Formats: sequence, structure tokens, C-alpha cells
Amino acid sequence: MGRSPCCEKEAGLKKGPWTPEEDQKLLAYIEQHGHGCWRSLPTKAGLRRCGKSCRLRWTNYLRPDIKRGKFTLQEEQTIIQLHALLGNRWSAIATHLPKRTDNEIKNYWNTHLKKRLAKMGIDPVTHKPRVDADADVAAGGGARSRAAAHLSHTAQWESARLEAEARLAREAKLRALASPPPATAALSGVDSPTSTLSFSESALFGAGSAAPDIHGAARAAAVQAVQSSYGEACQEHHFGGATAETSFAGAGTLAGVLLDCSVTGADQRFAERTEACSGELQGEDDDDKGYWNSILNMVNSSMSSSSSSLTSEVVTDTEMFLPATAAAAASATPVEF
DNA sequence: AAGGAGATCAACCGCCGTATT
DNA sequence: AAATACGGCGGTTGATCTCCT
Repeated sequence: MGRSPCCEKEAGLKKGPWTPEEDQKLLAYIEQHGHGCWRSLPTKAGLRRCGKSCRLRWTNYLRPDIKRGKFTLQEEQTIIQLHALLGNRWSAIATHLPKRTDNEIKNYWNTHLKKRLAKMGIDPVTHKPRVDADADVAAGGGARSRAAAHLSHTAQWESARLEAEARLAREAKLRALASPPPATAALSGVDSPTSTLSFSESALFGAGSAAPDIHGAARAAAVQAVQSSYGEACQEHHFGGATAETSFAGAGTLAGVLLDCSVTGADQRFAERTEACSGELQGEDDDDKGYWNSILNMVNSSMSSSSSSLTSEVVTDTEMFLPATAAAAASATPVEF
């Protein structure tokens, strides 16, 4: 029944910090053979480690495509924005920062960004300005329920988006299997992504040059998935009597605002969309507006420098997951709710 | 210079979804 | 269909580093 026993049950395996010799062995083995099955790798590579430990060391430290060192302002902004959308889904966030590991992002969030937001008076969990208990009571329970509805609203959109992302990744994987990479790709063979989307995408689509048709098809599939998934969610919840499409556009706007604010020259649009969002949430969301404006300010402070590949990647993903209706609505007049 | 406190980050742990038998 | 392993993820820990007194 089942598979053979797990390596972690073997005794005498080493734990703790890796030595340079161990790193060298692991690196040499993977460069020559690829990681293959992690469980059997330590034995083949002559390491007294469990496969899990090897995988972790590789994905978080030894992988050649890892960018180390300080996070840039833009990376910080991306993390904050994505965390507002995704919460503690570090691997999902890491797909938008391809050269950073989820572990690194998680550490950076916990040691830097969380504290910084807290200092700014922003709850790092909800990304809403902290309101003391009295003010909250004075604001009334209605505001709280609207806030809850707002969060749920966002969560539904995100759930649909993640579903599309997963589908995209699966398709990419299938295509990769159908057409294996050339043997000359020495390091692509050892590419061991912790996350699915960006790596498989980059491997397959080669920075957008190799197979634009496939990319386009995948994007269309993703968009369709979001549309259908979120459309169902909207119909199910009858958002304020609006049509599913309109509601979807509104929900998409929020995510669009969060992500699209990275676009060079998008300051104005961002401000408009922030306005649209605050209109959507009326009243109690003055605080939200303030928060998103603060993010805008952070973005603006770095926007003077030219756009990077990083931001353009985020934009690409935004476009990928923002259906046409939402994108159109977001760039036109604010949606009335 | 010494040592205590806080910050940082690599690595581990345990859980979960998926694949395999 | 059930049992089990695998791979991946997020939370947490602990060793090390840095700063302050």
C-alpha cells in the first residue's frame, strides 16, 4: 500500500545550519542531475540530511535565480499591496517577486513591514487604520458590518483570482511536460520553483518573447476563470441589486487599484480609482481612503524613478487577472453602487 | 570593553492537498 | 476506495548579529 517510507523517519540525519561542504555537494548534484525526487536526493548526493531539508536549502538559499540583499522600495510596496489582498499567502506573494523566496518575504514582512505599518497606525492584518475602541463604538455597528462585507467582497474576488492562477499554473505544467525543455538548459533543469506561476511562466514564455500565443491563451483562460468564478459569487450574493457584471467590475476595481498603482504614470488613475472605491464603500471608508492614499503616497515617492521590470510584471499579472469589464470600468468613470 | 536587549534570518515543525500504490 | 508518501506552505524557533548603555 502506498509509497515507500518517508526519509524523515530515518535516524541519524543531520539538522541545523548547513556547512559549505554540504552546500557544495547539494549544488553539484542538482546542477548535474536536477533535484528529481527530493526524498532520494540526499543519499544520491552523499548528504546526511532529509529530503525536505535539502529542498528547503535549495529553494531558499542555493537556487541560482535568487536575488539577495535589501528589498527595494518598489518591492516593499508590492509586498504591502499584495499582502493587503492575499494576507499571509507568502508563496502567492512571492510569485510576483520572482527572485525572492517566500521565506525571505515572510521574514521581511515580520521584521520590517509589519512594524512599519503598525507605527503608521495601520493594522498590518486588516490594512485598515487602527481605530480605538471608543471611536469604533461611536461609529456604530453598521460600519463594522459594512467593513466585514467589504472584506468578504475582496476575499471572494481573490478566491476567484487564485483559482485562475492555479489553473494557469496547471496548464503551464502540462505544457511543460508535453514539450520538455532542451537538454542544453543546464540550470533550467535544476530550477526548482517553490511557487508555480511565475517560474513556470518564465520558463515557458521566456520573458514574453518565446510563445506569445500560448501566453495569450493562458491569460484568456485565466480571465475567463475569474469572470465565471466571480460572476457566480456575485450572482449568489446579489450585490446591492446590481448586475453580476457591474458588481464584478466594482470588486475588480479594488484589486486593480491595489495592483495597478505600480504602473508608471498611473498616479492619477490610482487616485481616481481610490475615489471610486471609497465611493463604493461610502461613509465609513474615509479611513480606507486615507490608507490607500498613504500607499499611493508611498508609491508616488518612488514613482519618479523609472518603472522596473518588477512593476511591469505586477502590471502584467493585474491585466491577466482583471477581466475586461473590470479593467474598462476601472479606467473609466467610477462605478456607482 | 562587556553584557544585555532587540533585530535578523536560516532552518525546523506540523499541517494540508495531491499523487501514488 | 483506502492508505500512505511527497511536496509545498505558513508559523515558529533559536542562533547569530548589531546596537545601545
